[in-house]
Amino acid sequence: MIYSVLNDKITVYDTSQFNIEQILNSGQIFRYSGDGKNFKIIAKNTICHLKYDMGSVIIKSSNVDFAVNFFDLCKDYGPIKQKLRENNFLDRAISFGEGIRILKQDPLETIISFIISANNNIPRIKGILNRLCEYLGEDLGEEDKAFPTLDALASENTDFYKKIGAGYRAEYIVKTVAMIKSGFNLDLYRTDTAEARKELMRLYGVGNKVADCILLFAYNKGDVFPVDTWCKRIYRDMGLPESQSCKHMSNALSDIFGENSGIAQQYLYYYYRENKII
DNA sequence: ATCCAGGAAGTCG
DNA sequence: CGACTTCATGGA
Repeated sequence: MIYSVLNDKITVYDTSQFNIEQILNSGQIFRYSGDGKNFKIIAKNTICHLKYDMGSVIIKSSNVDFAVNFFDLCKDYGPIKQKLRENNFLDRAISFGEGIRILKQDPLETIISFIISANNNIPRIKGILNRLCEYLGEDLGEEDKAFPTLDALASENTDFYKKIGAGYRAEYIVKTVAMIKSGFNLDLYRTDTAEARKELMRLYGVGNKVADCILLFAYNKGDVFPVDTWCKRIYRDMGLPESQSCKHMSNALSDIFGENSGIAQQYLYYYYRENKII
């Protein structure tokens, strides 16, 4: 066990598998802030404060059970990293981002967030999501807003989503929210990856890459390798047979890394993006 | 000004 | 099936 709980406080002892900045900057989550010492994540309707203290990570939350699940604290990344290091290509990336963890985010929030992420950059994605929550999210105090509920999202039209800067994705959001509101089943935790991907891709604005991000960041499916513009460079540098298709590259990479594809992708994505390897 | 960003949908062949 | 085009927006 890498953590302990006392009242509203979680102490994570093993910082070699929990680095706050690395987790926040690995492109899986957009609603966070920090001044270098104290950090805050708002996930769904729960605020988590994070900081380092005496060589441990301290997490404070009004909902500790939520936080333990959200940060997936029962998972030990030690053996996973050890196995992935057998692949030479991953060695530097793992050393660089060894404290990355994959979060278990809310499906609705992840779906909307990654629809917005399509052909977009991270600062803009953050801005759009912050405006979305500012307008539609429940007030959590401390000037913080929750991610909007399904009903709140469904109460707005395309004009609203354009107004907050979603651009042409506004229509995708409206249609997808309507599908979910009319009964689309979001309980895909026990559905196998291929079937869950197929189901998610029925949603407007959800293609292969966005579906893989949802599978990985909300449903904790480890056997997917989302391929974006950065991962195309990773694929290129691994010396694999040339390909133009993101879908083909994703399949090839997940064949290589198997159940650990998702975390392998996170180490590599973070390494490439932080070091601006183009 | 042109290009790029955690791409997807629509159309065409 | 694959290739090609279009889709907002803001920073570099």
